[in-house]
Amino acid sequence: MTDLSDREISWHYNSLNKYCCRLTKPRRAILDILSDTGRHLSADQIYKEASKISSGGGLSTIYRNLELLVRIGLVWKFEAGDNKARYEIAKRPDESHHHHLICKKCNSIIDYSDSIGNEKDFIREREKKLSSIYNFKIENHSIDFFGVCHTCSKNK
Amino acid sequence: MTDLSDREISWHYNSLNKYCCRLTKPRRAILDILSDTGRHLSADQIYKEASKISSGGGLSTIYRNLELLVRIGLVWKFEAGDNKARYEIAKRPDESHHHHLICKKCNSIIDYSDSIGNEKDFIREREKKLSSIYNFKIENHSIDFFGVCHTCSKNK
DNA sequence: TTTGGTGCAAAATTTTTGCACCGCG
DNA sequence: CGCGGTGCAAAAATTTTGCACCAAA
Repeated sequence: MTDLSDREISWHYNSLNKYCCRLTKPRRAILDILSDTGRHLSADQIYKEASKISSGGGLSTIYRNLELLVRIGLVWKFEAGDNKARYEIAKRPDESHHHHLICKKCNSIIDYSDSIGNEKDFIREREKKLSSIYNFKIENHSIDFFGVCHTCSKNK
Repeated sequence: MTDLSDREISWHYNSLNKYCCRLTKPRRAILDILSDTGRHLSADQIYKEASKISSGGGLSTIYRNLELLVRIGLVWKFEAGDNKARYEIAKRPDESHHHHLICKKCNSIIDYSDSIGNEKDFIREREKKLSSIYNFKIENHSIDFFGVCHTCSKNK
């Protein structure tokens, strides 16, 4: 079910450790849940999932830990346009891909790999250029295409 | 003060008309405010600006009309990562550029024109490819780079 | 007069905060 | 013991909704 190898899992766990943060049950639950789905969940969805597992923590704990994990770089936060933040597990920096197709009708989110075409190279070159023009230290990016998904365009 | 020509202004006004929506005072206020700043404002900021002008409308009117204007395509909504939606005036489709540098420290947003390099071509080609692969009707897109702006990286 | 639009207040949703308590180091 | 971490409940912030009223076609 997991689409992250054990190597990735331990990378996340170890990173937490590196920042002198304990790998507590709620934190492990969040990382595991996000790793397992590989998708983008809202805080509430994570909370519900975590509640199934014993000791998943309260909602505020989820929020606090998500904030921590995002700050450390283990989880990526983004907003899909419905005023509700989504969280996804971070990949190693050089494998990161925060590129989405977001359906305006049903709010579903498709991840597409940035390995399609030469997107990665394009982004890298673009980051270099923008950094120097605007004197801006770029840490990460997000590319979202909005529209209507296949299913929704049929059912109308 | 305005960075949209009269031609642009009338385009927005006429579009409203085309959809059988009245150009009421609050709507005009929103369009004017967004056109004048040319920047990204939150609903609350628009409300405060509108309140200075007589008859800018209540906050709920602002929200309702923003939703309308976004749906019609005259205003572009996006979320900058602080759980607060921002709105910017739409340009004509072929001139649209929803590309931002967002500072994680001070939440400031820099617009950069997609005319830098061959970004426009790249996006167009990418949209075509993604559409066919995922059977997804793409309507618009957003490219955001997150990091630390010049000012914030000095004041630390 | 009919329908679209507004404004206020109340409600809903998402996220944050205060505080007492728990447990690892 | 001290401090990081948790959980509950209360609060804050943003956005949505209900409803009475207004005004243009």
